[in-house]
Amino acid sequence: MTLSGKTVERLSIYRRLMAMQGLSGEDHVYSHELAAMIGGTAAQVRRDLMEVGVTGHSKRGYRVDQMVNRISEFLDQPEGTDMILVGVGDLGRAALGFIKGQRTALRIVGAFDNDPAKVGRMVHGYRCQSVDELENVVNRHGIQVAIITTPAAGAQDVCDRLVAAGIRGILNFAPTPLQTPDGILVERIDIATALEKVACMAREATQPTETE
Amino acid sequence: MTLSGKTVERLSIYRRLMAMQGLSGEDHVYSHELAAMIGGTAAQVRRDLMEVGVTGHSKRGYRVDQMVNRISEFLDQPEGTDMILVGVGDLGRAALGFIKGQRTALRIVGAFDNDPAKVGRMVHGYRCQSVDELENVVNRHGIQVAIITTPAAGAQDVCDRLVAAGIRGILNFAPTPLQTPDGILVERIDIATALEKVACMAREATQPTETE
DNA sequence: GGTGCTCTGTGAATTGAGTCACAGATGCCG
DNA sequence: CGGCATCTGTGACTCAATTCACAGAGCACC
Repeated sequence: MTLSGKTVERLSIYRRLMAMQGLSGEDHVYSHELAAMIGGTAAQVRRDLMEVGVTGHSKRGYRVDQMVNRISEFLDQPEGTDMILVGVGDLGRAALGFIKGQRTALRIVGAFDNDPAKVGRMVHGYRCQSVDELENVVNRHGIQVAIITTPAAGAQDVCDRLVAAGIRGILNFAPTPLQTPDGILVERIDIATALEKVACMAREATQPTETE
Repeated sequence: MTLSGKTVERLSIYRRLMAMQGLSGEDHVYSHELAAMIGGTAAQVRRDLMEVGVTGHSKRGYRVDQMVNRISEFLDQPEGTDMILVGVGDLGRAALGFIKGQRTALRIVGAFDNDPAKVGRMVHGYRCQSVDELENVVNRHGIQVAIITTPAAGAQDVCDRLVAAGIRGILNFAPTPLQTPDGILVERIDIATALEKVACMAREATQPTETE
């Protein structure tokens, strides 16, 4: 059975929250507690957990450790996932930092940039390589997932090369949509759009003090 | 009439794409051309444009300049939107760079950090201030929108202060959900989740070579 | 050991986003 | 100037996601 993208997102959040919760000693949570944390409904939390087969207890809720483990079975590959990152700008550095920070099943096995000044430098513990090496590294390690943090201009080109080299999933931070053949999963994070969205919607949000 | 969040996102993308298109001399687009660019359907593009009252021509499609202007009327405030950013790490710098790069109606009027070593430094042309100044700046400029790029640990605290100071919209990059009272719009960009999502879904994505 | 409260698991109803499909419009070509 | 091809605008429909609402289960207290 395949989980929907939205469900995967929420599971990822549950897991992170519960990993923290576990540290603070709590060993059970109620669906409504989790719901309150993420700003959702209890029914949704229960349904998500049901989908991955996490089962709760009628009176105590869900066991935190069990939930974390079960979610991990669905989200992670047992051997971990190797990824590469292309574009070592501010955003690239931020993404590298993120991966390094969490002790997840994700590993960066290469960071690339086309700026000769950056090649060779260490960033968050990763050595920046020339984009010329892209295909080599992808092939050598059998990489399936890539992160694009280049400016808009270079993104499509990098994407094409990645796809040609056999990548199957791309996380695209460049502020432009990518053209890809079918079967390639592209997840997009568009900061420029997000900014405009908050700016736009915050304006209307509080306008009607009374909604009735 | 209020636009849905998803519609706003797409409009933002249409506008960006068309702004580039306009530079390259094209003065009309068809809905199916736009659709191909963003990987959507022509019907959806038409519906989005209809919602903001952009009207096309039966044989030539939509006028680029007119579309851009009309979308801008909906997305932008005529006088522009002032925003602040809290957390001048890699991500904060990236966001600042983004805003600076685009010539949008968005302005940063303050960048804050709690690290004394960063206070006073210039980042992408903005001077980093102490978080102690947060409330002052928000009140002085009547800021309504904020960007949180702090680590998870500090995010909720910053959020509470912002809300208390009168903020109405927040773009949250911290890898944790925020607790806010009703009427506050929170837009979330969760990089850790996005990473896990591609990693997870890319695995399944290409698995079935035949879908029938 | 029974009564009541509160939780989970889940079918059914609802909502909302997106797609289909076609009527109406317009230019073009012969 | 009529027929054709192609595009827009939009009501109707489809499908996925979410919420509702209730049956079933376990603890707790009397």
